[in-house]
Amino acid sequence: MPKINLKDLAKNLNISVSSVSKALRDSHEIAEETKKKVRALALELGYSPNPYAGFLRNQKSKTIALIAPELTNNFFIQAISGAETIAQEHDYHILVYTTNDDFEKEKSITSHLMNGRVDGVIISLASSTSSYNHLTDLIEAGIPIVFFDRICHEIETAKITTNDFASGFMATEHLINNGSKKIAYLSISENLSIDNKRKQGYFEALNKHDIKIDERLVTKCSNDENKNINSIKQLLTSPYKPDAIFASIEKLALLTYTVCNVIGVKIPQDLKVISFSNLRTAALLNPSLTTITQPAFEMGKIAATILFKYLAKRRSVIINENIILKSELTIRDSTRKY
Amino acid sequence: MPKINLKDLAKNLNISVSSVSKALRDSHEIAEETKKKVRALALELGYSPNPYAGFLRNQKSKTIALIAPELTNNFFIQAISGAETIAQEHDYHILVYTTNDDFEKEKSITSHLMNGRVDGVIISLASSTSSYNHLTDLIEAGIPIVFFDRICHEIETAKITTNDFASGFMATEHLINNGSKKIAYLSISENLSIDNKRKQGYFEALNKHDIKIDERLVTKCSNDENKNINSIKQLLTSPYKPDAIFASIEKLALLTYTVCNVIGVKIPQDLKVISFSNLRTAALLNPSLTTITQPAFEMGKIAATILFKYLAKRRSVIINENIILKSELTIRDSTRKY
DNA sequence: AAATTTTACGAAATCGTTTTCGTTATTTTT
DNA sequence: AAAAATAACGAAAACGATTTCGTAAAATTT
Repeated sequence: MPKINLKDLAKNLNISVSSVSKALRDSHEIAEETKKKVRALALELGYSPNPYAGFLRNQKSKTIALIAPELTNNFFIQAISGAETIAQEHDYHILVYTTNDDFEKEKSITSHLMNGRVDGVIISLASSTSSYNHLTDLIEAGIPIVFFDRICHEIETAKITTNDFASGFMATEHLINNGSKKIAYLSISENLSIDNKRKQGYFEALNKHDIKIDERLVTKCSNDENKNINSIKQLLTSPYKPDAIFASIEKLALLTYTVCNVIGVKIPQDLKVISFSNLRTAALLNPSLTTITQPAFEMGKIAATILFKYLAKRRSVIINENIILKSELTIRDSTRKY
Repeated sequence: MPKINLKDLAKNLNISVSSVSKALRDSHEIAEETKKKVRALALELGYSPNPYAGFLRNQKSKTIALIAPELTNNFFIQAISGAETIAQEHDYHILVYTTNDDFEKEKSITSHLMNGRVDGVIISLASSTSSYNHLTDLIEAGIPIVFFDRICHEIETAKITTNDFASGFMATEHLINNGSKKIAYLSISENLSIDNKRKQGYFEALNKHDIKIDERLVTKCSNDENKNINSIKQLLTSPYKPDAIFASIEKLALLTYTVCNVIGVKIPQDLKVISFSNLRTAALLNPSLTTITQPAFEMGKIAATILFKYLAKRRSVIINENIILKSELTIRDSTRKY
C-alpha cells in the first residue's frame, strides 16, 4: 500500500482536494452526504494526514522535547513516563534526548530544537550546565520551556521541584536521631540548585542539633564513576571518617554500598546510609536502603500539563511559577539504630 | 528573535531564495563569494532550516520511532540508550512510545506512525500482542521495522535477540548443579517468542538431567502485579512447592524476593532464585541475585545501525536476518549451594 | 417575479525548502 | 569573429494540507 493523501481521495471521489479536506474536518460548508462518502473512503484506504504538511500550515508540530541528563535512572524514567502519559492524552509526540550530564551536549540539543521541530521543551539540566543562554535563546525563539527537578532559577517560567531543603533537613535529622554524629554529604554538583538546597537542609539540621559542620565531610562527586569510588573510599578510610552518609542522588548511594562491600564497612552498624532515590529495589537491597523518594511520575505529569496548557493558548511565554511537591522519607534498615 | 527562514536571508542579501538554498548546500552553481556572504549572514541571524519543510520535499523525516513495552525496566532503557547513541551519530531524532504491554495501545501507536511521521521503527512487542497486521501494514506503507528482544518470527526483517534457549538451558542447569530438584519457571506470556525459548531451554535442561517435568511448576504470570504476587505466593506455599525459581524476566524475580520476605522463605536456603535481568543493583540485593544479563545497550545499537543502513539506501524492505547476541550468566548468592 | 441569501463546492495561495529548468553574461573553442 | 560552452543566478514547480476567497445553483425573502 502506497501512502494515501488528500489528492488521491479527491481523484477517487471526483471532487476537489479542498472539499475533501473540509469534509474530513467536518466543515459546515460540505453537504452531509459528501462528508459521509469522504469519510468512508478515507477509512477504507487508511488515509492519515501527513503530519509535516500540517505543521507547515499551522506552525504546530504536535511534538515536544524531553531532555534529561540520563535515562539509566529511575527518577528520570518515571518523570518521562508521567510526561508521556499526558502527551498521549493530548495527541502529542515526545522526542527524548539525553545530555549525559554534558553541558556541551545540552547546548547542541537545544540548538537543534530552535527551528520549530518542537512546540515546547521539558528539561532537567545537566549537572555541568553553568550558563543559560542556550535556554533563553530557545524561549526567545518562541519555544516555551518547563523545568523539572534540575531547574534554573534565573529563567522566568514554570519549575517543578520537590521540597529539597526540607527533605535534606529531614534526612539529616533522621540520621542524627538514630545516633549519627559525623554525617557526610555526597554532593553531585555545585551548579545544581537541588544539590545546594539539599546541602543547605543538611547544614541546617546539623546546626539545629549543635553539630559542628566539618567541611571535609562534604564530598564533591562528579560524573566520573571511578573518581567517585575513590572519593568515597578515601572518605571512609580517612581519620575523620563519618558514621553516616547522606547521598544527594541514588547513584552515589549505590556506589557507597559497593565501596562498603569492598572495604568491609558494615551498613548500618559502621555506617548509616540515606539517599534520595526512586529505586524500585530499595527495599530489597542488603541492607534495605532508607530513601527520600521524589514523586517523579507526578512531576513529569505536572510539567507536561503546564506546558500543554500554554501551548493550547498559543502563548509561548510561561509565567513564573514554582510548583513544589513533597518527597517522602521511607525508613529502612540502612539507617537502623544499633 | 523571530524565526528566520530562507526568504529572510534572500531579502537581506538581495538575491533569490533558490540561490540562498543552493549556497547553503554548497552547490557548484553558486560563486564562492556569494556562498561566503550567505553563510556569514545565516550564522549571524542564526538560521536553521525548518525540518518539516525539508521533510515535505525529500520525504525524509530524519526521525525514527522506538516502541517498548515499558520504560521502567533497565533492559529497555539500556536498549533505548544504545539506539539513541547511534541516532545522534546519524543526526536522527527518536520518538519514544510505550505500550504498557497492551496490544491495543501498540496498534494505536503504529497506526499513528503510518503517515510518514517516522522513517523507520524499532520495536519490542507487547506481551499481549497476538497478531501482526498492524506491523505488516506499517511495512507495506514503506516504513521498515527492526525487532529487538520481543520479536515476531512471522515477519521478514531484521531481528536482534539473545540466545534465549541456550540461556534458559544454562540457567536451569546452573540450578540443577547447585542441588535444585524442583525448579519452577515463571513465565510472562505465551505470546512471546523469548519466553517460549527460555522455557524450552528450561525443559531441555530438565530432560538432560532426567528430571521429570512438572507442569504445575510452570507458572503463568501476567502484567497484573497483584495477580502475580498471588500466583507466586500460591506456588511457594503449595504442597508441590519448588526449591528453585527461574524467572523469565526481572520483574518476576523482584516479586519473588518480595513474596519471600513476606512469607518468610529464605533465599537461597529454602529457595534458589535466578532471573533474566539487567538490574544495576543485582549485586546489592539481599541476597545478591544470580542473573542472566542481556547485552541491552549493544542490542539497541545494532538495531539502530541496521535500520539506518537501510534508510541510507532508501530501501524500505529489510531482508530477513537473525542477529543473536550472547547473554551472560553472573553467579551470585541467590543460587548458592547450601 | 425580482432580489437576496444560503448552500455546496472549487481555485488558488500559503507554509519553507529543494530542485528543475531557464536565462543571461562571460569565457572558451574553432 | 562566430560558435559553443560554462558560470552564476532566478523563476517556478513541487511536497501535502489548510484556508481564504470566489462562484454557480438553489432556496428564501420581499
